[in-house]
Amino acid sequence: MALTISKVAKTLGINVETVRFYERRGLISQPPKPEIGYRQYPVDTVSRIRFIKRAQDLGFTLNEIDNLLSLNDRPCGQVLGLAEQKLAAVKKKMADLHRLEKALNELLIQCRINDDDNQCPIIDSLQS
Amino acid sequence: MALTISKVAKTLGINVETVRFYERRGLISQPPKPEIGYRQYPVDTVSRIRFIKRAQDLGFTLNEIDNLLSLNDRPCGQVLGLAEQKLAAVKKKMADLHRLEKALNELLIQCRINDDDNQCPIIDSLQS
DNA sequence: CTTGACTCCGTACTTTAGTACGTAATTCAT
DNA sequence: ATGAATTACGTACTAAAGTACGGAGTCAAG
Repeated sequence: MALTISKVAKTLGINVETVRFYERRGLISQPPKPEIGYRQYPVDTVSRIRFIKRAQDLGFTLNEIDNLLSLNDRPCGQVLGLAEQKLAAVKKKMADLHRLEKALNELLIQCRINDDDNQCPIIDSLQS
Repeated sequence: MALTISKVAKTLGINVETVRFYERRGLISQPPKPEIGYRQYPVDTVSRIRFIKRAQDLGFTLNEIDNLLSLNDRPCGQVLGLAEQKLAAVKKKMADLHRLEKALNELLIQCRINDDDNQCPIIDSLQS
């Protein structure tokens, strides 16, 4: 089964232009233009873009995602080193997020304890 | 006690240009230019920028920080709301990262076991 | 009293991640 | 088969968060 570009975009809730942008960036490949009619996008394209979007949410840049995707596109043999690097990056990101989570949690607790509506401990604590 | 702009910047480990950028953005106010000499920045400016930087680290955008700063005098509740939103987002990200980590780990294991031309199933790890 | 560092200010450039726009070709619905 | 919608493509614009640059003015040290 294949899709037109707007089907792809609509399925993902993104812009047609964004799909084309990802093509230009080399994140997804552009299907060949047929003699007659429009380009046909394989459903794979949708999962690939979904991956891109999720990875973005996780704080990866498009460059890093490019890198991640290349793990998927290459045969296993060529991939070990890269995958290890990425794993390290992921772990670092998790640690960062964990710290952030703790910080936010503490702020929230302080704020809920606070009875005084005039003074917000979140603001205060970020100040010091 | 007052500081020159470069003192402010140096204290915070940021660029003079960045201080000026924050002025232009309205995140901090520009002290009046004296008849003679350079502008004098109150130490308050340093705490304010420190707040901005901390909040950025917590994942707030400059726009959101603008918002936070304007809420400074007023109810704690709205600050709390924003922080709660951020925390929820962080938690979601952590879960995703966990999945990605697992995927990468599995990938490594498989790649070490067989170095034939198997495709690496990274994309699947972040679907749905 | 001059040299080097710092300030002021405006304008412009940079990167990342898209959006929008104009035009021509093509396809779909009636 | 004709008008609306889509596609294709290139170019240009946008927003966020700065960074760099150039030509003044100013200040402190030797």
